[in-house]
Amino acid sequence: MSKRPTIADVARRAGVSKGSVSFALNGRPGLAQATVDKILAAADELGWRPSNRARSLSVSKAFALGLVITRDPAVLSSDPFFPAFIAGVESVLSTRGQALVLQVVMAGETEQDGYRRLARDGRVDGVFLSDLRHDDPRIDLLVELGLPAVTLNRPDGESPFPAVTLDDRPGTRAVVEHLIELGHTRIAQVAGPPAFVHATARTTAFVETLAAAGLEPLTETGDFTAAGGIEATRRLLALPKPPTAIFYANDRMAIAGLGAAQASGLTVPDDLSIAGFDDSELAEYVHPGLTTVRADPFAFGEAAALTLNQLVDGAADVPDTELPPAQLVVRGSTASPAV
Amino acid sequence: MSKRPTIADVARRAGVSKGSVSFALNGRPGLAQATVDKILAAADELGWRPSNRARSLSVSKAFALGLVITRDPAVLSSDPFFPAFIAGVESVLSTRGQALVLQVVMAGETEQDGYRRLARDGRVDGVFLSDLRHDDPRIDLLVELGLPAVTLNRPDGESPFPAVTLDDRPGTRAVVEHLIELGHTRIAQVAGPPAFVHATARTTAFVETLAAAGLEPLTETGDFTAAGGIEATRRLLALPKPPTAIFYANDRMAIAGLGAAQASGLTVPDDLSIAGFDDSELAEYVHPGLTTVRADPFAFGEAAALTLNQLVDGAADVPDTELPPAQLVVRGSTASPAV
DNA sequence: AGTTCTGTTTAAACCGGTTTAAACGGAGGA
DNA sequence: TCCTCCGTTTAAACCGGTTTAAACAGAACT
Repeated sequence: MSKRPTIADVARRAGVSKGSVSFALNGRPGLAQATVDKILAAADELGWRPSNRARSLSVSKAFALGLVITRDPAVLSSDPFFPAFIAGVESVLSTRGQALVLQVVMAGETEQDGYRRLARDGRVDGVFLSDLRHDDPRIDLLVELGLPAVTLNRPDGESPFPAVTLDDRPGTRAVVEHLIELGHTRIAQVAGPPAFVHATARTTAFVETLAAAGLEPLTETGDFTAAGGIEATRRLLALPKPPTAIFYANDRMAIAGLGAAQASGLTVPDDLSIAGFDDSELAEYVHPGLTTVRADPFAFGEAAALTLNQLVDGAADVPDTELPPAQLVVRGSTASPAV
Repeated sequence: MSKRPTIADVARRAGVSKGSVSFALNGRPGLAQATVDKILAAADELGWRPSNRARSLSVSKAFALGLVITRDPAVLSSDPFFPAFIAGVESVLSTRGQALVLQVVMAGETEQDGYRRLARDGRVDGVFLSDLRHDDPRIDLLVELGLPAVTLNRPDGESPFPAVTLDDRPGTRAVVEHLIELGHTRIAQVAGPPAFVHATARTTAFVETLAAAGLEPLTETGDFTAAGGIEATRRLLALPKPPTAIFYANDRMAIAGLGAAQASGLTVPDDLSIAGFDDSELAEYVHPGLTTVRADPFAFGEAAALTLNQLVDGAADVPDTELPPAQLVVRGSTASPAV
């Protein structure tokens, strides 16, 4: 339970000044090699590690990155994206001695309050901008706050921040083409809220792919939650000419929709084909297995952390990163329509 | 983009010394009321907020709490517990200006490495000990590291840390009694790994409740993942006399088990009743709706954060907290067995 | 008037690093 | 021999708070 050694202890042991120790450990030139070795040895023997409290104060950095998430289960709760994304982020941060600070915004607050708090408290050196919206007001806010950021997906307006993107369109196209090849002609989608960039990307790809095949799109909008998925599904199934296949903008809605279809007496995939997006854990294990699209949120997290760190480290022009597109995963929930 | 004001700015404006400002803002006695008012007014006008970098250094506190989670999707990914738990934690922290630091341990590391890193970096003032194991080695580790902690569930050995507990047994009993009342006599469980305290609590309650009714327990062990749930389910269904009802130690395994049962041609609940534990979002929306047990992870997070903060604040004897037990939620996946 | 309180206030040290400007010491040049 | 220059090292300031010990009033007491 002895106190941890400070830089002064190292200096004393090596017989040099505090400043020299600091130089040696930050690899700054101007010290004789012999001195550097001596200092490193002393530091090693004492098991010294710089206090990042002290470092934080003197260099005005937090050595941490921030992620704001909303309490609203609609966005957070069983979203398979976040845990894997966070793991990817951490895989980068832990090697750099950085921490990941979570900021949950509660009901009654706006997401912006979360970023404000993070900035005001000086907790982080940069933040991840997830679930990007069209004309996302958070971009201006972060500029105003002077907080570096990386956007997950590319904003439609001008943005001073680098973006890490994963094109949702190829995956969406692949699902829809898969359904078309199976012989479906009445194909519907349950879209995500159009405020989200990735939601409209999927919608657009859906519509365009159908159009290319000369088919009419049928769209209901959900909110990415299971409850919303059920609602949208019921509306579609209540149509005079219900669709024979439904593409959902995420797996949660798809799995809920699957349940709703079955509850209303339909057999999947015989009476109705169902496809999702995300390839969440349960997608493989529900019955029938859910045809879906698999992305790599872990790699997304890694790329985002690397990009944000370049920015935080003061790099001038940080390039955008484009991740490989999501892949179609075919399972039992899709089949040719009954004649 | 002007620099944020420091305590010296406030002192100058109020015409007092730095020390007085510090006293005033921490509500320490010894200052004349008029002076305090003057200082508070000056601070207010400047919009001053203490830098917690500086505070961190001078009082040797991080003003943050830590949560270690494993990268393994098996424990993390679609576990409905964590997101809500985290939200509960944050609801307490945000009012106190504290942050929540996440530490993800990667494949190839032990969970202990995560706690070591948090301690070494001085990132947090205390940690949450989740997914408590029997004879959990992390307790000794944290004692050694001198890091305050709160255990989620009560350890079986001696522990210097306060515990926040939620008794899983009443909920488990309720499910099992529900199945017994429906007329089931061959009731199986798919348990969680016996290393976990909460897994054995559920197992014990399951066995005891059956015993009280003069029934024989039937147990397969899963690992809380969907894949493990499938495996265990297949083993149970392959028995010469398969059960007519299965209780799963969590919803993920239950939903996967539901899929497996349906995939093997059984109708739920006619041929097999299924019950889970957690009441995750999808439980309500799969078909048939999953009978399960609902706890309140948000309240769990709140209680844990409050308890840990008492400890961090130096309270002598921090009492344990007992949360109200989980409630049975009956849905369509359970019914009387076919005769 | 001088002393002793008591209640306020302040100067200065401290937390543990980084960074700047100046000091130092030995080699090379005049 | 003295001066310069350069590579090396250090003392000290600084980051922005907290905390301790001492200074300072003014009132009360001899």
